[in-house]
Amino acid sequence: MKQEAGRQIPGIYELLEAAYGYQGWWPLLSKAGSPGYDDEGYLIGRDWRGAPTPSQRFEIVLGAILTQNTTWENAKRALIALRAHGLRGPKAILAENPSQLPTIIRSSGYHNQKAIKLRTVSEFLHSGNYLARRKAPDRERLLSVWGVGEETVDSILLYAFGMPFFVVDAYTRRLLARLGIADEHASYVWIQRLFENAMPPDAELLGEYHALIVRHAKTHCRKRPVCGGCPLRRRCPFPRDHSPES
DNA sequence: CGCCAGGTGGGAT
DNA sequence: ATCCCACATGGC
Repeated sequence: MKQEAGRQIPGIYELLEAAYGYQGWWPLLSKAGSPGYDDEGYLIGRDWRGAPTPSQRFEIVLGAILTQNTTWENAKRALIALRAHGLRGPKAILAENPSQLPTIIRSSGYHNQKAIKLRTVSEFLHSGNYLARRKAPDRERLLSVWGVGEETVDSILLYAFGMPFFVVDAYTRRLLARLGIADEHASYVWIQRLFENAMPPDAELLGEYHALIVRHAKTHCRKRPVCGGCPLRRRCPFPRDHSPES
């Protein structure tokens, strides 16, 4: 498509922010309940955020893997279990008995695969010392790590390293398709460019946008849509194209 | 019960 | 390039 497809992108951001308010991603278990964060670990205001510590970066990486095609609640249980076992860094993950790891993260689903993914990404981070150096890994290199796909790589670079990459997920696709902005199977990079070309290259802003889309997709733009009270209703052909489910 | 959730890699077409 | 499938738990 042409660049005109991105025309509505900034306006949609404004509407979502107005409707849902500041989301304060990425949620940090290690911050939950501390000043400036809510009980779930979401940042409450913009003023508390500094660069994540190495430990916080690692927690974000773990969460990004564990939440793949899985609810955050299930991923969070696995994070809590990892913390309870003292597995807070790449070295600890690599030192853990490989046959025990799947058991620890069982609640996240796909736990056998995800255990391997936690090891491969830990090996990568450890060998390049990426957590302590605040230097972000190269996107292509990180993408080549087994278990780290496009969404995960951008989640890590954006939320753990503050790089201005937009994260595209299933919610983003569904939203754009219903709004008539993009085809359901548009490529990842096509959608990513759409947002990155339409918005300033600001990590805080792009992170907030992705978080707002997740929030919106859970609230109104669900698989089974709840169009009443939708903040994007004025712009969305969906309610008119499909008769309301009885 | 069946469907869904903040994907990814591997193998076939 | 693109499609199809296995991978898995917990909530509703």
